[in-house]
Amino acid sequence: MDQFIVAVEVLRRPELRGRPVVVGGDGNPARPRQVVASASYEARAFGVRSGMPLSAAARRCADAVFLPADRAAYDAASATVMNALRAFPVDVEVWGWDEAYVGGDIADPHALAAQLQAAVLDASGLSCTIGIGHNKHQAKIAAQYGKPAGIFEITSANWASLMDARPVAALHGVGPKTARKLDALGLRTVGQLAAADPDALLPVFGPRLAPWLPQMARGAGDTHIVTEPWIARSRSHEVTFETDVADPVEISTRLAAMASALCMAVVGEGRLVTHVAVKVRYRSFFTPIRSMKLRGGPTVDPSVVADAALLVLAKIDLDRPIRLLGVRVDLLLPDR
DNA sequence: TCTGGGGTCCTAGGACCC
DNA sequence: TCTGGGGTCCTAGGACCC
Repeated sequence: MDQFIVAVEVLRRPELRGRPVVVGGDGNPARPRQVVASASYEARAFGVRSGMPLSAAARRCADAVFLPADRAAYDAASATVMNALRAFPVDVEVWGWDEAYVGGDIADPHALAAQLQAAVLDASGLSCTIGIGHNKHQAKIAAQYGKPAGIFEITSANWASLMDARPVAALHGVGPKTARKLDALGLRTVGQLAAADPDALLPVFGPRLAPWLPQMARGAGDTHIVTEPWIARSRSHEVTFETDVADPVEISTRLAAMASALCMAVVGEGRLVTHVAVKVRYRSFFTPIRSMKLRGGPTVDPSVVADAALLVLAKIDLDRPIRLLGVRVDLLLPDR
């Protein structure tokens, strides 16, 4: 989807079309500790980027319209889009709110792509870009070349000519840390990585990543489309306080409430909790996470989860104020 | 410009057992 | 009488993605 979150907002506020729009937090850039979730192309022209503090976005683009993030609206829009794709005789793998892989025995992928775009637009009012490839990795990268609203094909025939000169971070799964490690080995471009010896990468990246990296750089990738709905492995909830919290009693009280609420939510979806993890972030941004397996086995009892969270919290120093408090529950995978 | 929230997967090391 | 080898489970931490 093209600038999905902003596009959903503009759809219900047509007067904002063509204006710099920034969505994030509660939509008030005067309040600290909130970041940009999505920025319109007009806002991006001012240097506004997702992940940037709202205050920084406001400084760069004083005329921008700031809107609060509205998850429910994005959930609904996403469902509309995915259902439009599922109406076609293809396999659909949903990947987050605004991405999906479509696969199958497709005679004319360009014709199908145009039909998919039309169907998505008709159903949701939103525009999307479609990447075509021999595997999911190629298709995903192709979509970046096609933005916005385009159709772009990358196959093994044009992979190298498009990608070999690009930095390794262009590959899906290579982030800043991996890019820096590769740089230390003299590997900066996709083409260099494609030609690299996996054995040379082994000591740095381990037995899984080392062989995988050069393959990705050559445009290899998974072709299996997973149509079954994803079964979550965990659920979490975290809060960054507007001002730091120092009082251990307040921290404990809030944590217990968060933990039992999270438990009730997942139990409402028919799931059982197996582990509880607690996350804290200090002013220094040091962010310890502690966890434990529930001794009594998987549970649906919010008080068990809350008590466990407090037990885990006791493993963390509360001798200084914290800016963030979070809880995660791991879930029992239902045997199907 | 001081830095959100929700996820997944992999690896390493310690504890424990035979 | 100071010491092998294999395996599993658990927790912590890192990296990445949307």
